[in-house]
Amino acid sequence: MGLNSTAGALLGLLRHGPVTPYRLAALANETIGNFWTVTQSQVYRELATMEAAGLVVGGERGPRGRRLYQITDAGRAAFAAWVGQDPEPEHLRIPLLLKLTFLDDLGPEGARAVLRRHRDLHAEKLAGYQARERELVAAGVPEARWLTLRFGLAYERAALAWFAELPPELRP
Amino acid sequence: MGLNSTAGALLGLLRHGPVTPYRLAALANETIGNFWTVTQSQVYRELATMEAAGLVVGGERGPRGRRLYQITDAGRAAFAAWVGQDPEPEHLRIPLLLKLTFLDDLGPEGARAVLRRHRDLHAEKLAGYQARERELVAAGVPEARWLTLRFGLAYERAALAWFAELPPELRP
DNA sequence: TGGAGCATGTAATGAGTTACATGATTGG
DNA sequence: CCAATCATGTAACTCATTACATGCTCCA
Repeated sequence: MGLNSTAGALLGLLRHGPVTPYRLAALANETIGNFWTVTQSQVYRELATMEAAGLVVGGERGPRGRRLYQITDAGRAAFAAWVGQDPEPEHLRIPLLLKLTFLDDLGPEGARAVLRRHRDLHAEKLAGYQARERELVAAGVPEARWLTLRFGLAYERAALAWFAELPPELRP
Repeated sequence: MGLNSTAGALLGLLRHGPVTPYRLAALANETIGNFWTVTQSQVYRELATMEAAGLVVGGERGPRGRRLYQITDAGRAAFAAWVGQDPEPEHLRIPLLLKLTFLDDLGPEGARAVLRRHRDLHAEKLAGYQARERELVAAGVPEARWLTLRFGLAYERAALAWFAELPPELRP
């Protein structure tokens, strides 16, 4: 019963108690949103298929048709199996690089413009991560808890360094 | 007529002459495969919809039902528009980080094992990029031509550095 | 007290992957 | 000349995003 990554993550988030789909989606975005996108619809779908597979159970419909979902023992087992497995290979999909490939068609000014926009986005992202980092440091949270954040930091720093080292005629 | 990135890239590859879908898919993987996955089926589909939109035309069926596709003027225009636009935001999806989030469930040995596997994959990828880099340097290809490769190098180096700086109890 | 905005769910569409079928080539 | 392999295309399926509908809440 090979869980897909999204399903695995949802189970992970369900371990600590029952949640409604809507809230689960929000939670997912807060916790793993920086490196894994999950939309509401996906949550509904995955919960439905997982319920069919007996990995979660949904309670009665409440106020707005709302249901609380809860992980089952089978769900915990599936989660454990998923988390223990090798992570599936990561395929980067980086739209910037894609366009860059065709950069000759863009002319230097066009290229610079596109690059500048992107660099700014990366800078923003980095700033966000750094803010979060400061919070965690201040709160004395142990390093082991922000490994993912550190990855994000490393990634954004590498990206910015790459922008900084562009050949002069392209550098924004 | 907002092209999606895959379609845009395919048009880009078609600019220099007609190609058959199969070959186009292969070509895409060679050129942009490191940061953009394209499967054969996608190529067929995108070509079909682009043909319907008048961006490409397919010739007569040859030997094995094979058709040569060719970019049209409208196609060139659409390509130019696409390439000039801001790149769509990149959403990273990094399975490793996803699992890492739930690392507490894994125990230190399990965690180390998963991490080691992944580090090795990154090391391989880096080695591949470096080999390619040496080729390009040897061939005297100007830097502006390997911007994407440099991004890949930067990314893999950052990833490896991150592995190296894991807290001792997790370091593989 | 009514309407602005948030919470919640469903439907429709688009994108990506896997599995499969079959026609050509070619080295043994 | 035939079996292994490559080339080529199609179909089925899974996953992801967008658009939409409607029910609550709460404060101007």
